[in-house]
Amino acid sequence: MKAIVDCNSFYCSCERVFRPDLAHQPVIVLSNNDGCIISRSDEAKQLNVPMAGPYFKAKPLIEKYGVHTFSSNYNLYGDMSWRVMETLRMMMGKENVEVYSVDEAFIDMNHIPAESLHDVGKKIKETIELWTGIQVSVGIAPTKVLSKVANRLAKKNKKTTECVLILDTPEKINAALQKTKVDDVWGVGYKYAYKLHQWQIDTAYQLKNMDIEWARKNLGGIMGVRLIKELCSEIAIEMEDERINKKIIATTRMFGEPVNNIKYIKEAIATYTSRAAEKLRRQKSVAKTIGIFIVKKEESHTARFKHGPSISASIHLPIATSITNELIKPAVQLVDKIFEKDTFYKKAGVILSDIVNDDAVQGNLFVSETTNKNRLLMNMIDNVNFSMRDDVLKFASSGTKRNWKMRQELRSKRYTTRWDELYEVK
DNA sequence: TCTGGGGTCCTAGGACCC
DNA sequence: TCTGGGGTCCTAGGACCC
Repeated sequence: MKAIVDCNSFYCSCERVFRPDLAHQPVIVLSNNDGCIISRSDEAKQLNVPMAGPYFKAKPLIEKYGVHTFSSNYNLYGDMSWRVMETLRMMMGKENVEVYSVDEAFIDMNHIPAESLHDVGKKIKETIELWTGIQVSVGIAPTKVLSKVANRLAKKNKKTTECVLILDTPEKINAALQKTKVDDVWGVGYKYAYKLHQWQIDTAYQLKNMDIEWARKNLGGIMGVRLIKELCSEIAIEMEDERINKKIIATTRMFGEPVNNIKYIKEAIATYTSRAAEKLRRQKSVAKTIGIFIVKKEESHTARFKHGPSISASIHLPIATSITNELIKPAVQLVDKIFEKDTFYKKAGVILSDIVNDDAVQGNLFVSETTNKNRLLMNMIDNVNFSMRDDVLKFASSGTKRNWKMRQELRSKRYTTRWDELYEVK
């Protein structure tokens, strides 16, 4: 059996840990740039504040009901996430925990006897809540896809399930699948849901009973096959070893306002490159390819929001590197290649790929003195910036004023990573 | 003039996730 | 007026090779 442990309204819960006065109040958290709503407390859901909807559109509703609103504070969420995952690892054994996202982890439960599954699920929930202040839901079932179904129902029926639900018999599984729309199945997105409804397949139960070969043809090949198998309690998506290293590393941002000055675009690209290089060094890797993209500001207003066209360019570096200045130079040159005069841009990004381990780089007998100096410099910068969880030290090419920087007007304090923002007990 | 079949590698793009 | 950011995997198609 497999469990998925999923934090309830994670970002909102993090904010509430340090604002106990908001315990039963409607709370929402906004994306970067205060663009859309990315986390809602139950109370906010009940007020029909839309998920992933643009903030400005929901603003009247938010103001009317006095919904407490926060800009995203990733320093805080990252740190809280680490606490939750550490708790799980301590309780269930490191080797049984697969961190799946900032607020979710799969757990291999094969070593737990069937009759204890429920107690263990409950214990997990209670311990995390006690140690971190974060509420979680636990879904347990034979496969990952089914455990997600269980988790969703646990969360939806908090009163009856107390946030822990086990699907361990065919009867329970079928009943759960009948209550679940295909749209809500893990692995069915917007496009497939639309297709499925056209074929009159509306519930997860109906999907489960579809033919495997049909799925191969119509639901993205091997992905569709796995999905059906998992719904039929056959393991097709295994537990994964903790992924240590990312295969690509990206840093991308919207600008606070559209930008048509190439100088600012270059500053932004330099800044994102520094951040991406930092992530690269943290996992002790180097990259052989660097790409950038910029997105034009777009005029048309279709029913469904779409970004404007994105223009990209990339180059293979002669030698894989993680040294910031060696990456910034080509990145900024790429801007010259794709920037069009008199055009407004609203977003830019840097993508590092072809990532390999630091020690896999071919040793060069003639590594120059400067390379070594650069490494030491990088180390020093990383240490300072990491301890502050912010870029206190940066390269001049990143600009100092940063007119293009994103808006973040409603951010809470970085309670857990800054001394001067510690929580005060009066 | 006629012009095969099988393989690999790479890239772009689509689908999905949170 | 204002719509996030960071990932994964898979597939199709082109280039190239013998």
